[in-house]
Amino acid sequence: MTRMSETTREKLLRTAAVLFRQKGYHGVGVSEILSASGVPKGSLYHHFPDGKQDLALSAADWTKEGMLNLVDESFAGATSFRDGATTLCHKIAKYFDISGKWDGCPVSSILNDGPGNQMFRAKISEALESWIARIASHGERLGEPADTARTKAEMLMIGIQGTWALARARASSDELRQLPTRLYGCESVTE
Amino acid sequence: MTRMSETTREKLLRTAAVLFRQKGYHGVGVSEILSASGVPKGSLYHHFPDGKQDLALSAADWTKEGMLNLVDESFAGATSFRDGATTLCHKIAKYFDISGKWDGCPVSSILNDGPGNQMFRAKISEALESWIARIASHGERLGEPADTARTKAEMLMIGIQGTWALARARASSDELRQLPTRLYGCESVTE
DNA sequence: GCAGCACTGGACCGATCAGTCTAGTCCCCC
DNA sequence: GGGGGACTAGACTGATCGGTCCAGTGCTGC
Repeated sequence: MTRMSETTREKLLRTAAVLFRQKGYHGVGVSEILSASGVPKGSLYHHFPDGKQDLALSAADWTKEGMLNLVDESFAGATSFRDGATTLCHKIAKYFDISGKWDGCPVSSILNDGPGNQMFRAKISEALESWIARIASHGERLGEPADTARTKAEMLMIGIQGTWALARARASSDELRQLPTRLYGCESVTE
Repeated sequence: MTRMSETTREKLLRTAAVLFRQKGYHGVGVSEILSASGVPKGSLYHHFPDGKQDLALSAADWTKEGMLNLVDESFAGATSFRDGATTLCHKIAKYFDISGKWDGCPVSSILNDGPGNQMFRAKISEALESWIARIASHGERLGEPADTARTKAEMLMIGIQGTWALARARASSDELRQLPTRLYGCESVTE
């Protein structure tokens, strides 16, 4: 029961996250999410009583957590900030490739064009700040002073967001792979 | 006649550009654009026979040109690449402030969540590349070698796009004003 | 002053939207 | 084995969507 419901719920989250990334909040109809996930309407409103908004906010959370894991994985075996950042960029490039080279930033796409709703704005802010904070904490662990770590984390986030836009326009993940070089110069990858 | 029609047409473009930036392509209804601009439906389909898509693509063009002008203005009196880039960032910050601190990148917002349409993708790519090319040409004029100018232009564009995302999340244009310092260090503004 | 044209105004259309509601199914616990 | 809650299934609704259509308006050349 609980297991089954988890499956249905997660199927909805996964499907919704993918579709919202491709077309934005208003670009995806509830019926489209349902037919893509094979879940009937009643189930959606059972698991997400507030409907589409509820699902979108939950999908954003779900995606945010996934991204935090990606950050952790990238920095886990890193020997320097640059090393971790490079791995992260490559992982994101891969992520970009398998998602069809056109999807937007996972959380931004869901929320940027959502309802003028304050909750949506808060959520995207929360996601972005959590990523920055997580990256910064890895930076500190790798020996960077706190303020330097934070500055570097912000700059990396800016680079990723901006490069993602460029990568979309060019339908090429190479931009993301080149980001570490753009940011830190052309020395060897592991510094 | 022609004057009046220009006015109506431009009113539609302006209104559409603003609304699309706030809510994305699918987030804005045709009727909303009409009531906001005070233009009746018949006029829209007279000036933009292909309807919403037509209007959105035209609005994207219109916005792209405006942005190119902003680039030109910023670099017109610049004494160095950094100087021009700094002015540009400040102008964009101002632009960001007066538009309510939440609107997205003008062209991206219109097109990112548009129809899966190839035309939309081509348009956003065209806009981004035109900005990069224009910035690069100013860089060359200011003495940068061609490839350096291009690299710098791309990095500036990445920085602007990424910082814009951060600025939205924080509802603060300060991020944009600090971008030159992030990119080029903390020396004086005019280098 | 009227014929022709560019443009406006808005009623109207089918499709699709998000969301509601209730009947039914399934499984756990007693 | 049956009562009850979690969950599914999908018909249904009113609102709104983008788009069509045409009568009306006012200017322009004749």
